[in-house]
Amino acid sequence: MATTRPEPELPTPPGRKPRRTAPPRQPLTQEFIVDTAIRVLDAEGLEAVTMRRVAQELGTGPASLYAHVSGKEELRELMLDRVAAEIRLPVPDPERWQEQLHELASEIRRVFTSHRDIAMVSMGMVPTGPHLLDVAEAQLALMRAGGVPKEIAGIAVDTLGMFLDAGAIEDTIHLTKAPPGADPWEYFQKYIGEVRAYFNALPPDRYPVVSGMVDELIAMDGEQRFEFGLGLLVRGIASYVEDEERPG
Amino acid sequence: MATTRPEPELPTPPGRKPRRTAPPRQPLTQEFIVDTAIRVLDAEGLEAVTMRRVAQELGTGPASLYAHVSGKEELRELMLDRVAAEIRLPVPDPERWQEQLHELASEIRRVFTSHRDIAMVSMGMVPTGPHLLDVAEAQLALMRAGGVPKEIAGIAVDTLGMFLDAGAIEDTIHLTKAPPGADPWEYFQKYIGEVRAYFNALPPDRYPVVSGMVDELIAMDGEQRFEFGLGLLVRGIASYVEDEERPG
DNA sequence: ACCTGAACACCGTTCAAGT
DNA sequence: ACCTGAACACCGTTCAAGT
Repeated sequence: MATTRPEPELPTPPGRKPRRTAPPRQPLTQEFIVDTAIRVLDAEGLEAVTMRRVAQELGTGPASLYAHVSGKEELRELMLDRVAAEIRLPVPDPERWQEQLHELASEIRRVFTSHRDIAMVSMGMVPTGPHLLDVAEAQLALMRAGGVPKEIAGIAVDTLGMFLDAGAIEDTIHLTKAPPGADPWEYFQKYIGEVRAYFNALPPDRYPVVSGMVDELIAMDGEQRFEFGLGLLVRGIASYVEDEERPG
Repeated sequence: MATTRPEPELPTPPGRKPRRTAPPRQPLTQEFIVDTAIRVLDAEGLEAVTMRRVAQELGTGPASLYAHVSGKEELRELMLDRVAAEIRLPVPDPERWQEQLHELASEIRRVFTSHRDIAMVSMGMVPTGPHLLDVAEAQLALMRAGGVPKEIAGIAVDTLGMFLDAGAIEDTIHLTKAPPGADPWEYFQKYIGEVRAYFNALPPDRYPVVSGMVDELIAMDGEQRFEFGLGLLVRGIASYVEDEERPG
């Protein structure tokens, strides 16, 4: 954007002490720190997002981050809120509130699972960030538009959140456990194979029911399981609609 | 049990080198290591259960544990399975399968929450330990006795597990976050108060629905939320019962 | 005000050496 | 076979010192 000519790369002039390491290109800022942390998250998972690692990625030491972020916990919550900003929110249409709630849940799941195990941060946390609150607002708006009573909607948004977090974690945990070099999908297939072999080798006299339905238990299509549970929850929530409160 | 007389505590004989530190009273064993780990878990939460901490509690160094346990991950799974052994399992009564499934879920929740945040270990893990398998077997036996098709029961046991894990984590996370000295309940009350104040201070133009139902959102009785979600799931599962398959 | 090096008090795991 | 000390390669956070 600036109109100054680009600086050519010159050798260090004689007698000039070179700086120890390359200085950070951008001045350190909370936004830039969160950007970097999310880059590490996407590449290597939540466990790799350490203060030291993020600092290193920024070409500085871990102590420098504490001027912009109170600690690791806050950094994680800022990351989650930034991810939540990616979630596309619906304009409520009272006629289709169940469909819209289902779609919104699928969208949340899509965004969460696209950022590895970020859902771990959400688990058991009260949503306080602006974008997380936008998402809660949208869910509640849909339910209220559909005539779900306040007391039910208040609990339901929590139950739905638990289900979404748990599902996203379950779907990405195998990524986390795969050794850093290996192809994640190949590793996953190998793991599933081992699980099937283990279940098939179980003593049928102690585990008769499990032994008789190994295939059904191993049918681990995360998408399918998600749709099943989500359907249960949305229909269940809908059963609490009080007709007098419903518009139209 | 042995009939030998108890050894009296004598002073170290002259010229005898005393052992560096008191030797472990029991010889190191996997069971004893897991016992100790669970003691640390109950006292201070899962995060405090480190190899070094458990070793220290046993009066030895961290390296000594690796003869009995392959690493931290295995220790955690052994802890979970030991906890699962505390869960009381029902004898299936096909007439009451829904009630029994509901009761079993409550029992699982009770045992999990009584061991701090142990549910974190269960999240996203395939149950392979003998007692965890007993619990899965019991859940599946109830559903099958009630006429739930195999494919549905296979997914439902997973959904139910996710819900139970997430709920147990949510209920114990505030314990984990309380500073080690403070009274956990007092800390929890203070935290809830802060959350209420925060929600009440939210701009109503951006969050109109949330702002209009702060009380309903803060009604954080974990037990109530659990019963709500569990009811939804159990009734939802029951809706898949095929009458032809049902006994009686 | 912002950044830094160094230090503190921790981690999980490995490995050669001992008994 | 089991146990150990020491080492390796990490953590999060603090703090006095620099600019």
